[in-house]
Amino acid sequence: MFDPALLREDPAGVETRLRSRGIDPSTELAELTRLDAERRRLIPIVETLKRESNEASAQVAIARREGRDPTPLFQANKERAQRIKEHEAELDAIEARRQALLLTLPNLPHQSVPVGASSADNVEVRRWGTPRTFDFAPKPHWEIGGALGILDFERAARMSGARFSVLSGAGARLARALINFMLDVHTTEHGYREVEPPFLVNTAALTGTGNLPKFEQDLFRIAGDWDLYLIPTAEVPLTNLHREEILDGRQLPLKYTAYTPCFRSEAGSYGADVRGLIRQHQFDKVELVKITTAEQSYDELESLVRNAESILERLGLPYRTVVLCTGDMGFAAAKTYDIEVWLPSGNSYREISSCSNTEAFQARRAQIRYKPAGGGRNQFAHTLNGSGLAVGRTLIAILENYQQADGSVIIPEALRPYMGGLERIA
RNA sequence: GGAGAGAUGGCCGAGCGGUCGAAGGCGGCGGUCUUGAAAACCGCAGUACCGGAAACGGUACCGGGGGUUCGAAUCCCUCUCUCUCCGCCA
Repeated sequence: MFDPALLREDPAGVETRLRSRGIDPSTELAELTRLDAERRRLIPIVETLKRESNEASAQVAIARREGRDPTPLFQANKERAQRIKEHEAELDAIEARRQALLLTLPNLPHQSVPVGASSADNVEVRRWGTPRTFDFAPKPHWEIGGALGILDFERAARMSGARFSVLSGAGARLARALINFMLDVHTTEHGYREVEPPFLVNTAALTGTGNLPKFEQDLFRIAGDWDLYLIPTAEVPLTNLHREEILDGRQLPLKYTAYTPCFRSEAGSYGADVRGLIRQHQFDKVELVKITTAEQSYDELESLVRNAESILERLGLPYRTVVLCTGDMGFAAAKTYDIEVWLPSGNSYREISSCSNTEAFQARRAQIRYKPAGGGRNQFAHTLNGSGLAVGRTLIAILENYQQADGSVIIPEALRPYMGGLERIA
């Protein structure tokens, strides 16, 4: 959630920034303002009563110690206790409603984010590599993989349904090679700590990252008497690694990377990307997460994007990087860069990584704070996340960009050590 | 799945229902001493919210929630988690 204090200090600014996302928050903001006033009216009332109650109880103790009969003091206290109870019930209801509202509002876009309504308004900031020109008609990856016998949707559908796939042989090896390659680069060259987190997480964790309460329909929930969901991304467990902790500011930034499978229901995207590996219910991803300070977080976002881009450069895959406009950003993000890889089959760039600074949005939900290195009040950390990269889509990009006229696929050199020296899938 | 034990401040660990936000120890910070350091000694030190420009004042927090009571870290109920033993299992 954004800082609720902002709503008191600059309500118009908050509304403008939320509106730039293409939503109308006016009723929510009006209610929040009303609840805030109510809350601050009630708190002093309750606290004064409690103070009186505490003082009165102390009088009982004194009376008893001095051998006097304390029973005359009881009645007034009893009545006061009743009033406290009533006011507290009212306050609790207000606080619960306020929290619920705050959890449903998206983050405030950063000033540097271009204002826009849709992906058409995203702004390209970089482009690397030159798309290859083919002297034959390049095929889509599902045809290439099918012909090579390394990618199978039919058998996956029989056991799991649509949007699942089976990789086998060199295809499975390629996925594993990509995972290992990415993890090795990020851990040994970019300074991330490798983590193997749980793949099932609870409601609190998903609320921390912003997936809940609003987007439950995107998640797979475990049946039975469990409060568990399959993770939609390693961002969830990695960001929650330090939930409810107060970190030492001198140790920031913390940088984590993890390979995990990711599970998404893809509800509402029935018509989109039905063919191939692009949009699956289960996919592999190597994720990058940073926990840092307000001062550093935008520099850390730039370096995180560069860390992800370097994977594509080492694999020789052309890409471009865009900054998402206000209307295209995810719920938790204050600023997002998407990295898009070139896919010959679609003759277009396609998202392969999304790197966001959520500022304190997730930290406030997950209670991740730090003691500033220079002293002073505890601060909410800034959390960042990015794909580094989506393994399935990287595999697609390799199949399509490195396909040969005879149907074989050349393995990029950087991956060959991870493929037992294999140079070509044929 | 069965049986039992526990959850207190950064950590360890006390705590008869009434000056307990909580003894003591360790760790941390500041100081005295020292050429410097260590040791010793003295002092400061939790989090959130409300009010306040601030100093500061107030309230809450002893795993979560509820109850008993004038008053709960202490009593009762419940949930969660951790540990031990048995069974099962990669």
